[in-house]
Amino acid sequence: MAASRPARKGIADPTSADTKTRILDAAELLFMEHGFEATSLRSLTSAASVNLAAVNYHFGSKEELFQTVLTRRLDPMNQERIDLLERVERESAGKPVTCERILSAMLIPALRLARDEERGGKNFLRLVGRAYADPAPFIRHFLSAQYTEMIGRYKEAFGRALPHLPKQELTWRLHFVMGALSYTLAGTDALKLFSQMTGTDKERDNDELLIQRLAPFLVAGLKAPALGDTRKLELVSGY
Amino acid sequence: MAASRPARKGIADPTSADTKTRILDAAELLFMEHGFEATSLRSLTSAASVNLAAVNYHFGSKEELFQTVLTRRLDPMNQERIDLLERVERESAGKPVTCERILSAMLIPALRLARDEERGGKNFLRLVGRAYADPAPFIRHFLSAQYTEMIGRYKEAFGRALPHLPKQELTWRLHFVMGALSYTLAGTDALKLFSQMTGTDKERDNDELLIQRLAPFLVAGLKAPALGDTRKLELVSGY
DNA sequence: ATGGAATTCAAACGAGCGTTTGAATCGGAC
DNA sequence: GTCCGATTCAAACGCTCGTTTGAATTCCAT
Repeated sequence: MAASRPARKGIADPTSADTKTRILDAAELLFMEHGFEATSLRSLTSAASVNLAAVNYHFGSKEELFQTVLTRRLDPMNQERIDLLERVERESAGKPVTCERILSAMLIPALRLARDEERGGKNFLRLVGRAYADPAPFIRHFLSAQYTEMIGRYKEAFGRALPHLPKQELTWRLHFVMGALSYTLAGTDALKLFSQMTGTDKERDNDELLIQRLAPFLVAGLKAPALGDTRKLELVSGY
Repeated sequence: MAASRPARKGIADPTSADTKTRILDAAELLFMEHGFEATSLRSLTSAASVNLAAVNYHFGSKEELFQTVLTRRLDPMNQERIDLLERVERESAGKPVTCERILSAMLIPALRLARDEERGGKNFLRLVGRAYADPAPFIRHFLSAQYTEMIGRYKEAFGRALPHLPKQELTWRLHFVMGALSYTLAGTDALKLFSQMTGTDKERDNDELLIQRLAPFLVAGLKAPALGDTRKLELVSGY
């Protein structure tokens, strides 16, 4: 009986907000470190210094908590992406917007979020990157819903910037872009695969530098000749 | 006492091989569908029509089973990648090998595996793609070890094909390549984000076509001018 | 000060988990 | 046919999980 919607809609309620925020912050960190399944509500509430029942009281369930964790950051970020794209298009005054600018509008809000340590920062982006690959259906469906509008807008914008590219080809390429992006954001240990970075390199390679490296790679890929415009993939002889 | 290594090294032992194989096949499918944590040994052994204790008897633990599932397919595939690269380099007789050929040597064994439905096919590649993003340390460390040699060889080959590219830039770009690749292999529902494919398109877009689309994108990204060779990312004004 | 809702708390619930055990069964060598 | 190690099996162990409960407490408008 106590589970429905106890939160008042009035002015700010600092007491409950404190508990809810402590839970959200701890959840963000732990979900990032261990994933959704492997994070127990007991370790989570213990880390947040709240009672075990607080999660179900304030959020209803573990799944709803997870969705709230994602929404809290993703909603503003994706809105920022949409706003930035619209601003860029407005300022271009009818002229076609370049790929570089469109991609920048997409990456910059992510970069801004990554830098804002008070709002989760890199931890959160890693969480999103991993959530993308999570097999749980409710996570995939939720993320899909969160991103649909933003992706649609950018697809249209890129379509205008790359008019020669067939729509279906563009769909695939945006998929590849999101792949490289999520993987990069999610990765930490993954970089150790290539394990040739020195300690100082690791520290200096902050997120801005990362995006400065990622953007040229992605722009070049987006601008590549479409399949069919060039000869087929050069296959190794004998395959 | 019964857990150490009961498997005989003699000729094939069809009885135990049958049980082990049934477990491995069911595990491959279920780990792919639900992930490592969310797959219980009870549902797994039930799907394989073997006794619950069989997993611990034959593999020692759930973790060791998971590693065996990955090794069974990854070991030969990565070896094939290395062999193919060596063959391409041998046949070029000293001339520099092109990016396209190197990338092909990397993608073709994956494509070959994806087609071999009797050996797991697409299911398995999706499993690998997801395992890459799994937070469990033992999975990350295991995958890292599995890939280190193969990645190292390809990094050297790409370094020769792209001599102008600084080593560190190449490291990042290979990271992006692996990202787009894993994400693409892992994705299924992810494609629905862009949800503009018709049903017939979905069926016709088989894995070969997918790689034919992915390769030009990746080659163009790899060949892009290095950071510093060109002006910085065009930032949206006011950022 | 007091009443009533919002929140916190300790405790327990039932279920499912990976793993272990020891007996039953199997299968080929002698 | 007998024996012995390899395998299968049903059952249980100990533990952790997400969730629920009902009483205790806090908070604030009256």
